[in-house]
Amino acid sequence: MRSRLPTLKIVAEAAGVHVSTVSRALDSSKRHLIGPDVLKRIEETALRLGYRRDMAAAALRTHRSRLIGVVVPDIANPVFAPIIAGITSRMSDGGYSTIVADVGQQAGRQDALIDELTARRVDGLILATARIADPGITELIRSGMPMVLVNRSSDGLPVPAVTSDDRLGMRLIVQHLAQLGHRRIAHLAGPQAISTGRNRKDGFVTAMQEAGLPVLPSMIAEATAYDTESGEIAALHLLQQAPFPTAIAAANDLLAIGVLRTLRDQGLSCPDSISVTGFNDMPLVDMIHPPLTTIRIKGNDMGREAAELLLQRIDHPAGPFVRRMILPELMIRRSTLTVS
Amino acid sequence: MRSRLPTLKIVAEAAGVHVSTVSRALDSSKRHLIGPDVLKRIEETALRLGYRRDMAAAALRTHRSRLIGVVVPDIANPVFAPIIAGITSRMSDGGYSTIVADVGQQAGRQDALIDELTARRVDGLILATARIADPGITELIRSGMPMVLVNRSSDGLPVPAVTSDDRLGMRLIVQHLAQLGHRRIAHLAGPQAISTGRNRKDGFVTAMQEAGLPVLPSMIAEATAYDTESGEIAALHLLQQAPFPTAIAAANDLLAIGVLRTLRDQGLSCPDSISVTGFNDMPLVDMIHPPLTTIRIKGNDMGREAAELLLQRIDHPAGPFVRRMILPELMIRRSTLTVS
DNA sequence: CTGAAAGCGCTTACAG
DNA sequence: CTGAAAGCGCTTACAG
Repeated sequence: MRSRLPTLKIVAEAAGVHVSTVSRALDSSKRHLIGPDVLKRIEETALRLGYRRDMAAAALRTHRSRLIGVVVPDIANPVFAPIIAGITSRMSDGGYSTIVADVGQQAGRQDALIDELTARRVDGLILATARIADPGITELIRSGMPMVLVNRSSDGLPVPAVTSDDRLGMRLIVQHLAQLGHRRIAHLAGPQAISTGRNRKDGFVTAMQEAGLPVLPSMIAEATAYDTESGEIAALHLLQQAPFPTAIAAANDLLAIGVLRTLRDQGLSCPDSISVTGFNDMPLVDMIHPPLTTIRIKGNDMGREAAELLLQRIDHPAGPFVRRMILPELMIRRSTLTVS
Repeated sequence: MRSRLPTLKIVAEAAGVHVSTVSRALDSSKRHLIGPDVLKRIEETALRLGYRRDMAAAALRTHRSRLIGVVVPDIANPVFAPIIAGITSRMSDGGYSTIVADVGQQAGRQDALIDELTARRVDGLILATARIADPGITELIRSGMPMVLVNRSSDGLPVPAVTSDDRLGMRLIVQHLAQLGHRRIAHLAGPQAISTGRNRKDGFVTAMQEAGLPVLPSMIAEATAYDTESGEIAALHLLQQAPFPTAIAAANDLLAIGVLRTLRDQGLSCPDSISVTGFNDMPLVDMIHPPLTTIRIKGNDMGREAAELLLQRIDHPAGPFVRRMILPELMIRRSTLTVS
């Protein structure tokens, strides 16, 4: 049987004072109100009895749960793990606990998850699941829930967001390829309903134009999801086009791996016949064959920053809406080569 | 400003009934007590006002938070993501929310995290951080907290655990290598303070003996942590021994990748000069060079099963202590080859 | 079938 | 500096 934890009342009786006095003594911001001898007695008693404040009961009184929720599309996707780690670490330092809600396979679960978090009276929400046009977010904004988007942003909504600078990331890729002498560069775009997909594609087009390179519609394929299967299918499509690309810039590492698979199936080699780049710098992409040139998006920083912004919004709900971008970093490895 | 959510009282007034009636009407296990017309009126009113039950307030009354905590050594380690996904998915189906506490870099944070979870009055705990001899767990058991260990287990403690069958996994590896004709098989063991490290090593020794192969002390090296750096160091040590191994069975994929790096540095090739195996089947190890022969540990199943067991312990705290093992699966890829 | 009341463990405005 | 009281939003044993 579980022995119930001691309450404030138990501690108060043991220390011979009133519960309100114990409550103050154990609250760092009110401790100064208590006389030194009484304070000492209370602290000793609390320690001896193993007292732990019941946060849920405190939340009921104060209307602050010090609990936040983060909704991710797929917790098992290595891209999100560092983001979650960054969030929980920063929130924990700020005295908050984090409930991670994983949408996983059934996309319809998102609403149910947000309901669950609402029932927990979370003080705020971090969403890693935003779509460019997202009615669910509009609704949340109306409810007044403090909220921050991370990794993916939405269009035209008054909501803070922390993302990697996806346009810049893709520009770094294009510049790198152009420098290697590539002119016929194809883009394997991500889902265009998600900001990462759209912004990386935008960045691709812009950077190509800046570099004076042609942007042919036949050189852009769209994957339906960020996974290797979609990458394989889209890559196959790209390879059937004329002119034949000398490089393929994928919107995501998994898509790039799909490209590598297709190349292998077709008897083509990377980087000798064709250069390939990814995006995200997932764990182990430096160990695949060939080690993948990609963009590091610094998920941990992104998570910390999103947590920071959420903390600000919780304390100042009427503050300005900040959109922050984390600088991406080009990781040059062996999947890109001078064009022959 | 945040508009407060409606309470039971608000709904009761709007529906013209007492709060207790609303409470019953909205509880599926008590709904049958309410007359059909009143029930309908309450349901409509609750829906119209957007009522969501405050779980924290309910928890205060019932002493059940329907919240559990899971403590992981490192959320960014791809091994744990599927386990967490399995846990949250099963717990969510059971009406529970999950707080993920990430120990991360500072190992000392573990106690603070458990304090935090205690303050939240979690109904139970799943620990993925157990050490073989773990005084912290002994203490938790004494507190009566329902608890389940996952992935890593502890010795001689009355606590349920769900792990992969690490001994069997390593036996599958050794049998596979033996079948390929290897006789001088080395083991790059994991940390021996953790059950995965110890059991995989045990499994290695046993399987070698079963196969009639020699177990030389010089053929076993211990890594200090499950990361590539430790793998590189231990591999270097192994390669300086005589007789020279024809295969290295690592206790973990990251260690195996460390081995591959060291081999490359030494100008040796895998699988031609030496076969290498991993453990865990992390994402992308099928794409590295060479694709890694390894053991799939089915993290998602492990997580679900751990959640299942925790649910049982919460409902029946005095039930028997079950230890369950998930069957591992040998994934044969190209890092292992017939001995030449 | 429905209501009235007590109480879960806290915090805080109000007194003194 | 400390105490007494009210109340946060629920649930449930007790009445009727």
